[in-house]
Amino acid sequence: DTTNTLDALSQEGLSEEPVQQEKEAAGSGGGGRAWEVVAAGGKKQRRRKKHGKTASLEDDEETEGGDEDDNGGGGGERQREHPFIVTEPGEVARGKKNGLDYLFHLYEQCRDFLIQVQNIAKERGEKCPTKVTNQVFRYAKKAGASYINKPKMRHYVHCYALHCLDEEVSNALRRAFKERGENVGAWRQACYKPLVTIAARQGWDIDAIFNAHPLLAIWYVPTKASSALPC
Amino acid sequence: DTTNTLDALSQEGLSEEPVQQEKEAAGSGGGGRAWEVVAAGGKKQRRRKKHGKTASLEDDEETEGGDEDDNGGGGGERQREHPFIVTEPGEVARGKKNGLDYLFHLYEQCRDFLIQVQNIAKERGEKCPTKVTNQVFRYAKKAGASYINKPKMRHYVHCYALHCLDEEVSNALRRAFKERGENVGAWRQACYKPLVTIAARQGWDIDAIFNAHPLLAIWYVPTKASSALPC
DNA sequence: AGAAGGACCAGTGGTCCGTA
DNA sequence: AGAAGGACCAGTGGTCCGTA
Repeated sequence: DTTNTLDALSQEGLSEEPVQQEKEAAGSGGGGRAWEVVAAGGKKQRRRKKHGKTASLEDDEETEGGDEDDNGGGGGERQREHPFIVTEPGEVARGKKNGLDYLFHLYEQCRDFLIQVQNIAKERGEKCPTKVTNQVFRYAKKAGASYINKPKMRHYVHCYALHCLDEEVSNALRRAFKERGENVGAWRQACYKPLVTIAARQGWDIDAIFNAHPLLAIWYVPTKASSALPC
Repeated sequence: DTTNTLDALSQEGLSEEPVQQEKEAAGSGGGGRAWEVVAAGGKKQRRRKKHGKTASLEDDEETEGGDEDDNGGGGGERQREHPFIVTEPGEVARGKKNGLDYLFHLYEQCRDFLIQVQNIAKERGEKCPTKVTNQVFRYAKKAGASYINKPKMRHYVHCYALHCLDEEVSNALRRAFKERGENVGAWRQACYKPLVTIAARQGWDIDAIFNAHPLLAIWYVPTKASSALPC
């Protein structure tokens, strides 16, 4: 049931990652995503603690009852995703890292999930979302794409916007920041500037710019992008 | 400061209403809206009790402190609006009633308020609503249009939709229901049917039909209208 | 009874901050 | 330190139901 989360790009882009999975300290969580399990016959996964405040009692439940109503099945054990690093276009991230092609690919997966949610809504005659909403994130999770979550997608959405609106500039920026050895945070911040330039060329209306692009129109315009703009 | 809530139509449409205002029982609340005050040199207004649960102690506060931060001023005393009755196009409701031209006029006023909210948002570089949201209702209230509220506008929105999409049919329905002496509720229900007919002609996509019409696009499609439709 | 609308509520957009 | 994401929160869309 993981097939729809495993298309060509994500496997290619990440096929070397399972390397050195064994280095992981037993107690610390660590690597292991759905696609890794498939791609590498993955092992060495550990359940995550239930998180936070009352953590001490519950280190060891594996199944956690049935609080997911649908497709909770499959891997009960979730890890954090590997952090992103700045990669050039086409470059595969090595080690326990993810590359930017993979990041952008997640946005396309979200789009697929949105389309599925829309189709279901239309069939049922229910309200049909035009954007990636909480409902879509919930749907993605149920469909097994546990590596997709709202804070992450919102965090990098303006980077994806630049990638959609001017791939040349986006690629150049990636190369430059990779060369300089900058971290993802610095690259992310740097994505605002060319976006502002684009906005300036088109009347400063970021909203209109997003909505005019078929891949971008489904994403809420990031608050900071709007505020970063004058007028 | 009530000028922007008092344009030509609402005064014309309602200029005869202040008749027989004196019939009102002293203890019961009753008539009296902002425009009546102006149009008829209104008097006879009574404050409303604070509403509900703890009503017994507080019949008489007039000023109520300052919990409105901006333009609370003007008439402190609010009444319910007179109920709607089914009127023909152009007909003025008599007695303590409001007509359907006035109802539809409220939708246009909301549109004006939305445009104002949008302009303010643009100036400030903030999020710019495309629909009549809670924010717009709040703005309308602050601007003194206390007779506009969300439940009412949502309640009749499909009636307004019919009026926008096929005024001929809408007018015919009003005349028919007036002649038969039907109440507003019956007329309101009856508005669904021709709307469904219109939807049927255009691929059943109510959402697309709303969005294609400039006056309707700013209104959320009523849930029941969507659900009433097959497919 | 028929109707107006205050006020509530489930689920939203947004993102902080405890986590690793 | 840099980063991923669970979980919280203010304000939303939606409308019920106490009111007149």
